[in-house]
Amino acid sequence: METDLISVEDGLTARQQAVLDAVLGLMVESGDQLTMTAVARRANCSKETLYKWFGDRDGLLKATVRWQAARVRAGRYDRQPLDAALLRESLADFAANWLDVISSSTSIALNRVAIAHAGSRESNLGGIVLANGRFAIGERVKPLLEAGRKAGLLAFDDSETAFRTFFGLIGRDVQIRLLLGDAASLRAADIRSDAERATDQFLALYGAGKFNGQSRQPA
Amino acid sequence: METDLISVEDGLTARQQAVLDAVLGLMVESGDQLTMTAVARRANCSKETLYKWFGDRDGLLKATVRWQAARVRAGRYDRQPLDAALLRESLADFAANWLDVISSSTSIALNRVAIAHAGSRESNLGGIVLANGRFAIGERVKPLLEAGRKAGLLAFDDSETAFRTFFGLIGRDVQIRLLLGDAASLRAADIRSDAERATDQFLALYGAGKFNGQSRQPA
DNA sequence: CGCACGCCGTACCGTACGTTACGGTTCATC
DNA sequence: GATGAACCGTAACGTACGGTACGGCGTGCG
Repeated sequence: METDLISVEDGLTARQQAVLDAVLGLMVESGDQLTMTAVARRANCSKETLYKWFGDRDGLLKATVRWQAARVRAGRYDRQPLDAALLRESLADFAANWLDVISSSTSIALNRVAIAHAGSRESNLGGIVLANGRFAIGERVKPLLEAGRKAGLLAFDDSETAFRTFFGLIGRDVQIRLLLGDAASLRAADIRSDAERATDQFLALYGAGKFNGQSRQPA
Repeated sequence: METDLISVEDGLTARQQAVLDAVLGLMVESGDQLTMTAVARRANCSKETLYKWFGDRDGLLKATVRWQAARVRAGRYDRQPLDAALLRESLADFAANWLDVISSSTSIALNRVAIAHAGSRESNLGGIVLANGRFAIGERVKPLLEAGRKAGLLAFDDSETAFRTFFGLIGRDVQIRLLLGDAASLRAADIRSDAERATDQFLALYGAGKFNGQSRQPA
């Protein structure tokens, strides 16, 4: 008897979390061979237990997505007080972190499953991934952008539009290529330089004249 | 007896093309219920014929991807002679066309199938989609970028890097959101304005000083 | 100790689907 | 009109997998 009954924030016991980690491992390795039998074997538990804990296959997938999302919680980026250097550093940190996430094998596998799901069943896996991925990070970065605007460092009308541009400058074609199986591996150094390039480009577009001096947001 | 035996460029008879269109239709509507029986019923053909023509299910999917790719062939964008206005127009046209493609239900369904495939089997569907999608358009736009550079309108070291930035400015988070089932419908007017915004931003980053006057490529 | 509970391992059931096989029909050719 | 090829519609087969049932085992509790 261990501390198995102590539930963590998600209401999951350690044993249940281990099961979800087994699901993630199978997703990364096998891809589609994510069968209930395989999960049970990998997690050393019985299928009966899987169904008791998670209801059905979809419930297991949902719990897995949420479990992974809870783990990836990255830090906030709205440090104060803000100056130009700190803003640039915060943006670049975020960009590097985001590239790290989307190029991780776990994220790729999870997004593949969610996308495959989105095309058919309506058990909104894709919505959960979006809410915990793209939208969650947007809400975490916007305060930073708005703080930058308040400090006179950035100029934009709509923080959502500005963020989406930053998002595009960071990700470019990386995510779709990885999802489609392109072996475009990103090394750590690549991630850092890509993040800084995206940040420089973003500041060139939305910086309020205190960065490169001549950059402005185009009409 | 019709012109059924006349093969088009792909070596597909009209009847076979009709079958592949049925596959596309099923992909868009049903998503995962893309069963051989459903295809046969939809196309009014027998399963025996499907297997004779396409070998197996994977062969049918591959043929479908290639058939759709052959249909989407967009025009080239390297018009000559090139001046600033024509370059901007060409870039915006390409951007609008690309947004049109990635937001079409056919493209979404096809990419979902290819991504689901990429996670498991190795019958490189994802590679085919990438080669005919992302990489094909890259090769078609690069001549335009290089012509722009030659004309002194653009400044960049590597056309691939410049194109990837343009790609990111155009697509931003649109494709991943659509793939994950977000109901972010793009209206035609949105596409046009988004394409022009992306073009303006790209020219602000890579334009050689003849557009907004003060824009430069950041370090 | 005995009992109940939770869980493991496995066998089992029903169904869906990829694939094959086959009888019947159309149609071009001789 | 006979023949053979191509093809349609459907039945049949084998397998994989989601979901359920059951026997056995360890453990906390009366």
